[in-house]
Formats: sequence, C-alpha cells, structure tokens
Amino acid sequence: MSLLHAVLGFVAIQPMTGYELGKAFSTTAAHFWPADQSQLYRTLHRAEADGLVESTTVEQATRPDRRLYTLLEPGREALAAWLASPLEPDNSREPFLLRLFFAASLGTAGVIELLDQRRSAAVELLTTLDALASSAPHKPSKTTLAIQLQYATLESGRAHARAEITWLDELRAELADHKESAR
Amino acid sequence: MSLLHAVLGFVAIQPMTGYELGKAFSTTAAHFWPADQSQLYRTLHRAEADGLVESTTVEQATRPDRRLYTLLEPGREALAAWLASPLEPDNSREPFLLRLFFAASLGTAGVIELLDQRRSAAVELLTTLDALASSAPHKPSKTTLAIQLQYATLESGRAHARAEITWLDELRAELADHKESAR
DNA sequence: ACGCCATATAAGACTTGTCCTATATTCGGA
DNA sequence: TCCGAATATAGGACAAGTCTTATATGGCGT
Repeated sequence: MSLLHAVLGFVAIQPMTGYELGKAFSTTAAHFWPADQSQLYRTLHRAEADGLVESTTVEQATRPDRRLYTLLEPGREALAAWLASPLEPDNSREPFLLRLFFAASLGTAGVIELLDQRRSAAVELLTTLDALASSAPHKPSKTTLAIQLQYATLESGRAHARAEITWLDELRAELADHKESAR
Repeated sequence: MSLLHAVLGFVAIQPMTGYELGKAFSTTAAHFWPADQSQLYRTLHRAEADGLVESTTVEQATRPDRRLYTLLEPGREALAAWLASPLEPDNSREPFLLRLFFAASLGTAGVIELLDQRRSAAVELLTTLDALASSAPHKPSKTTLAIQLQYATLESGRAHARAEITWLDELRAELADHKESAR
C-alpha cells in the first residue's frame, strides 16, 4: 500500500510524470523501496481514479505524450494522514537469514562460502551508498530538513551495511575457529 | 517462493505437521520470516502435489486429525539446490525509511517524535531478541553447526537492532542541534 | 455459565508486487 | 547499418502474502 504514499510524497515535492517518478525512485529510493515500473503506472492510475492526483497530457513532437501528475487536496490529506499514522511493527523478510538458518547441510566450509558471498554483496552495497553520499551535498548542516532526511536514509543504509559486514566477520571467525579446533 | 524452502528446511530436520511448522516459525524464525498460517498450509499442499513431501494422516480422538509431513527425495534435492543457488541481491522494503524520506512536512519536532517511536520499537525488538538469545543454549561453542547458525540469525537481528538505535540517536542529535542553532 | 485460548486444518477474497510484452520514436555506438 | 538504450505509457499473467471466516472440541479461568 505504501507505493501510493511514496508517489504522493514525490508528487507533493513537484508535479511529475510516471517516467520521472521511476527515475526519482531508482536514483534516490531504490535501496529501501524498489518500484516496479508497471506498478508505478498502475498506482498513478488508481490515485487519479481515487481523486488523489490529477493528470494533464503534455504533447510532445518526437517523444510519446507525457502525463504530468499534480497532487490534489485529498492526496495531500492522504499523505499527511500516512505521515501521522502510527508505525506498524516491522516484519520484513530476510532471505539470507532464512538460508543461513537452514544451511547446516552445506558444512562449515560451505557456510563460510555463503558468508563470503554475502559479504561481497554487502561491501558492494556499502560502496554504492558511499558514492551516493559523497556525491550528495557535502555533509548536510546548513540545508533543509527534507534534504537532511533524504541524506539520513542513505546513512541508515550505510549503518546497516556496516553492521552486516561486522556481524558476518564475527560469525566467520567463530566458524573458522570451531573448524580449526575440530581437527 | 522461499516459504516453500523454509518448509522443506524444517521438515528436513524432522517430520512435522502444519501446526507444528507454524509454531516452529513463530518461535524461531518470526523475526526474519513471518509465516502466515493460511499460506503455510497452502504451501504444504503444493509441496505435496509437487511430490516434494508426503503426508500421512494421524487420527486423534479428541483433536482434529493431524497431517504429518515427511520430506521426500525430490524435496531434499530442491532444498539442496536452493542452498547452493547464488544469492539474489537484496531488495527489501523499509517502510520506515520511506516515511522518513517524505517526513519533512512534519517539521523537526514531528520528525523527532517519529524517530522516538521507531527507537522504542527497536529497543523492544532488541530486548525480545536478547531474551531469546539468553534463553537459548548458553553461548554456543560446543554445539552443532545447525544450532550455531540458528543462533547466528538471532545475533544478526541484534546487530541490526543496535545499529538502528545508534543511527537513530545520531540523527536525532543532529536534528536537535540544527533546531537549536536555528533559534 | 460463558468466553477465550489451544489444537488442527482449510478455503475465499483481495492486495501487492514481478515479469514479460507491446507500442512508437530518436539518438549514439560498433 | 543495425542494435540497443533512452523516452514514455500500459496491459496481461502470475506469484506471494494478508485477512477473514469456517469447522470442531476440550480445557482453563472468572
């Protein structure tokens, strides 16, 4: 249900087309909210049908027509209501933990391989986020709250990626130790 | 698709009924893989139709009959294939970050409230996991790999909860500072 | 006595998200 | 010159998960 709110959130900042929304998601929110293109357009259709946004067709010579979406008052209210609503408890799925949980049959060496794979992915994510963070406004201190918060979501990703790497390293060491002592 | 693998993973440890699976999930895997009861049974039906597991009905006097599921060879193979398959990149959704990203209209004070709510939830999660960890076998050092890995998923949850709290505190301080200096 | 919880399984309706394909044009690279 | 990527929108099929309700009974607390 939250893609709708994200769409309202973006359109609240500035009227946008579906295509621009797609860009906005993939450049700024991809790491915590992947948005499928198809679903994005469907969500826009529904939002318009529900009177939350309004679209105007902008004709273009060479490119297909664009549909520019503008936030309407009910949309603004829905957005505000969402922001003010109580946080529901997190129940996200972690495929990696699921796998690890059942990975004993891989043996210690196999599990260590798995951890290494995961570590690589985490390092890659961290470097991507680092790059994004340093390309963004040099440390926000004299910026708007909006920019600070957007930056904060990046920081969150980095903090968790670092935590993941540390945890993986500790687990790896523990398993390697255990294997060692079993010889 | 992964609920199927989780089911195979549990049944591989020991033949189980759907009800027992539900218990197993909620007591050991709930924090990284919530399993809906209805979906669990549906997954079992499908797994049986696909020849991955086999069920035998155990009649009971007072209680409804139980259907005990046993892992078949194709199921074991599917489980092994899953464990050996390459890790797909993580693309989990983080509703809280989404909200934070768009939360500027709440104002600094409103955002701080939001952070505090989130912090409470994170602390609560951490204490739940701490309790689970200390009720589990006192520090695994001389246990099986399976137990070590199951314990590791708990540790992962704790590490991330701690990272979340630290990040929240830093962000909160930054926002409070900013607000202070704006007076 | 009444209701709620545990035991046990299951179907139905619905929402959300993913993947694939279609359409139409322009520009840049190999 | 051909192929793919970018621009722009959209539908269809499907998978996965959520929420609600149904059925049936025994035990516990108030």
